[in-house]
Amino acid sequence: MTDLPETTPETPTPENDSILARQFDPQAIEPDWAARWRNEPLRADATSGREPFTIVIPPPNVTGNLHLGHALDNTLIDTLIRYKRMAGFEALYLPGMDHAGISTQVVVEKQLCDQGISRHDLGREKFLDHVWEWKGESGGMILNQLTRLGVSVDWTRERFTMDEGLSRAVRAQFVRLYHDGAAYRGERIVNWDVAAQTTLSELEIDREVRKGKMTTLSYKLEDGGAAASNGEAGEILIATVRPETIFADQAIAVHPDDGRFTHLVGQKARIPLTDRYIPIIADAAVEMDFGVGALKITPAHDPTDFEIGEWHGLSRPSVIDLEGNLTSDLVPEAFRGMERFAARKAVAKALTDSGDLLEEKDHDTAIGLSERTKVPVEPIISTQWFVHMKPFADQVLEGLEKGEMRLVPERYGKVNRDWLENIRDWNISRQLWWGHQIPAWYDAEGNIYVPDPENPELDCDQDPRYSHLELRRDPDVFDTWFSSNLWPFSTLGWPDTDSEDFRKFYPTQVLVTGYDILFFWVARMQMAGYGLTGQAPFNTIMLHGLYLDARGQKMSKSKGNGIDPIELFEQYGVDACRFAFAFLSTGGQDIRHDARRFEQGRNFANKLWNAARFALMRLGEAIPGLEGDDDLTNYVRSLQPGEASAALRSKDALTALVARDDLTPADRWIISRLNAVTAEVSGQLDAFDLGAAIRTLYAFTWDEFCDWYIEAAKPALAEGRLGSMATLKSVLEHILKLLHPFMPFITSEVYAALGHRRQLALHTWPQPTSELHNASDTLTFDRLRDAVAAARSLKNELGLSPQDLMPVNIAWDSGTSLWTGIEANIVEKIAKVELLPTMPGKPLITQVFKDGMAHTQPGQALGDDNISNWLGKQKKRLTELDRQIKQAQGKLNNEGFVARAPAEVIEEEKRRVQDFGAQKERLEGVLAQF
RNA sequence: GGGCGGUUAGCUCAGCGGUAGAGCGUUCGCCUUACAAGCGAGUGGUCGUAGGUUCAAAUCCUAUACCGCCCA
Repeated sequence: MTDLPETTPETPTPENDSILARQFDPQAIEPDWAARWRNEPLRADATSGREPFTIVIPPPNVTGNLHLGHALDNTLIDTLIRYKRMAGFEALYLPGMDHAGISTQVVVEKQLCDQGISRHDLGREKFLDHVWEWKGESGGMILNQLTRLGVSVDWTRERFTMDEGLSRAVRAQFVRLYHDGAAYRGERIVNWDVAAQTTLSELEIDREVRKGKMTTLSYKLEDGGAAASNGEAGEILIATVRPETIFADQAIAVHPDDGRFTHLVGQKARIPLTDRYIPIIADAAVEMDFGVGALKITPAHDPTDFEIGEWHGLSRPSVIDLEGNLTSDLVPEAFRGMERFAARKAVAKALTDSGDLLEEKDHDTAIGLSERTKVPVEPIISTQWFVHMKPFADQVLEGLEKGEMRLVPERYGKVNRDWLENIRDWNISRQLWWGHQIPAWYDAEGNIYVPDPENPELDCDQDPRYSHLELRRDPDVFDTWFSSNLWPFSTLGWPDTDSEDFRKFYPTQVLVTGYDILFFWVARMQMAGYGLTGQAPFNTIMLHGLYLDARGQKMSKSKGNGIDPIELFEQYGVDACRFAFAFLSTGGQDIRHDARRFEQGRNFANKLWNAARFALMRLGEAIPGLEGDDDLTNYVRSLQPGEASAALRSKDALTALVARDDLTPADRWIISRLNAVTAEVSGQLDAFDLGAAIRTLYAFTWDEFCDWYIEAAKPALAEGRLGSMATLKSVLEHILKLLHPFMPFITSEVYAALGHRRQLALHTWPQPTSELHNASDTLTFDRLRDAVAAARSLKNELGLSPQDLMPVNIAWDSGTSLWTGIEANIVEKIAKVELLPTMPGKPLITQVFKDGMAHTQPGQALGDDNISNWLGKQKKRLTELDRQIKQAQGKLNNEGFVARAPAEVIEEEKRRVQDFGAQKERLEGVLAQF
């Protein structure tokens, strides 16, 4: 056994310790920046003269954990906010949480249940103490998780829907709606959660299709002699999926145009198992081809039946109680007290025995399940608080019509409008304890008392005017959305419309959220915004898709297919995740999880890190610590003290740079390209197309800056050319700025490493300028790239190793002189070739390109295989050139094309024919030698 | 039943009137002192189908098939 000296290529050199690590380690930099943005938030100043740009966070549930939807949403928001802040706006990203009534109450109740305590044991007050205690301890963990994402929210403005201020807003809203006659108390069908003992909103219900039975029942006609309709003479058949509710039937409905039944309308039929007779009525809501064409109408147990019943003036007795049991005098004693599903079977059996049940077949039924308790929701009749929504919806529709709000993508505007046009009254009361208790009082006669709008804070039982009365407060609380609908302005101080924040930051500019809550949240904010503040709460509604699992299915706890964003942060780094979220979000499409996109982000972060590392190593001591945006200008000026040109006095470092005459074609090319990319990215961000913006930046940074510019700059940097050094530094800094909104951690860290003390987030967004655009420099460098690419292809096709120094002669087609100096250096360095003025001997191995040819000689190392491989490739190229020429020439031969296509398109096709023709000719000349 | 989205390279997706793209995969060659999480060179698609509009269609229109979502 021999002791070999350990060779560890990864061992950091001394300089690596002092500069940047060889491989980007997100964990090494993220905690510091995240803590900084948390502890010294990027505050918005309500007193500044800057134009405001406000986005309120879609408030996460206080009970919740960060899931990918939040991560996506907040990444998009933060990107917009950071961009606008750098672009000179007074950017406010307002954070906060939602009290999430039922979810939170269920969570705390469950904890107490584990200790054997029910909330009723504690009583309302003590129970709420528990909830607040829990909220203080572990509630809101989600905001800490959000901090890791690096969001630049203004933490000094954090809000919670149960805060004093926001509670005041909720109360003000209700008092106002009540006195305006919009909020009313009424008997309606509501969705009842028999387990949680509360009503639910549509949002709190999961729809699911379950196997059920479609039952056909025979109702005997009072006038037994009537002609047959859909059954035997003397009966009418009805179809139902809920036979246990027949005892609450008030009518049988048929379609008015259904010829089978016209002679029966107005007659009566007997409910089986009872001696009650109910009328047969006609209503267009009945679907003629559903079941057997006739339906029983049970107004107390079905929303549609309720509406039909109201139309026809039916009464609405209920046979199912709040526990979900059959209880009513209408129910035959045998079934009283029975649980609803047990009763369904028992009633069906009794009906079978009595001969009234004619058929039972499988039927898929859509049922509602309580999102929280998973129990089938029971539609029940109940007295609740409602808000009449139509007038508010109309205001929103008018606002949309006038273009006061726009949706991105636009197609959601139609969905938005359709929903508003079919708006229903909103049940705002919930039989919960956790939430804003309804400020309504009742006297012994049931009269309603609501605080005076002039003094909404005064409870009615404290109001001297009512001191002679015994008032009892409504025990219910408001639906959670009855507070989150105020979010864009309650968080800014409403109802105090004179507050500094409200005046400066309201209305907000953009709302960013998933399209799945367009109805429930966005539309309600729209209505509240117009109804209470008289204006649109936001100008733009940017809707993104849902984050799906890798198989394209929605993530859910029950499926267990959720992906924890925190794990992704740890695995790839937050910048990489943010990169992926932006990259994946296009046009409001749903996003299917793809780990490869996160790897791409991680690799990109590493690429950027190493480019910065390279820059630091090369610039090193040459460029002293610089501070601020103008320092490069100062630096350049110091190099040429005599040259105080207008350009040098410019505020912009790049403009100053291009005024110098010692830049290489590569320097000029990258500055010109950077300028174009700056304009492109700004435009994409302004259009809310974050996916396009990050794609642009990715391609530019990797393909152009790293793969071409840095490689091409190496010879100049090695010579110590100051212009190239300054270009490298300046372009890198601009890239950092452009990438900052997407990848705030790495860009901030690198920017600091470049010697800036003020954090990058506070620097100015780059502005494109025509002075930086330079077509001829671009052309020069494009030629250079073509030559390099040709030489590289040659080496590959000839099977040469990259290290082999291949002699090459570049012969230009016309007009381009042989390169010397820095241009030659660049080609030699990055293509690893030796440029020769001529290439003697024949035959020449050649690669043809746009403006010229790269020639080399088959050396001894080359075998016939290599030559024939190269030859094969050239023949393929010839075919391809032929195809291209044919295509372009085909267009030009088309009279219609020449007559109608725009001139520049025709020019382009002509140019193509010429270019490809010239290349083809040269290539044929080469091949003729073989 | 009504509405919306999708169908583009093996996979996941961009592109949405004027030369078919990316990442990953795959083939070949490289540890070239910024980066092997990398570099260079390749391979791979008649853009679901059928009509139409247009000088020109992956892109616009009309049908249609399949997949998915929302509303009732």
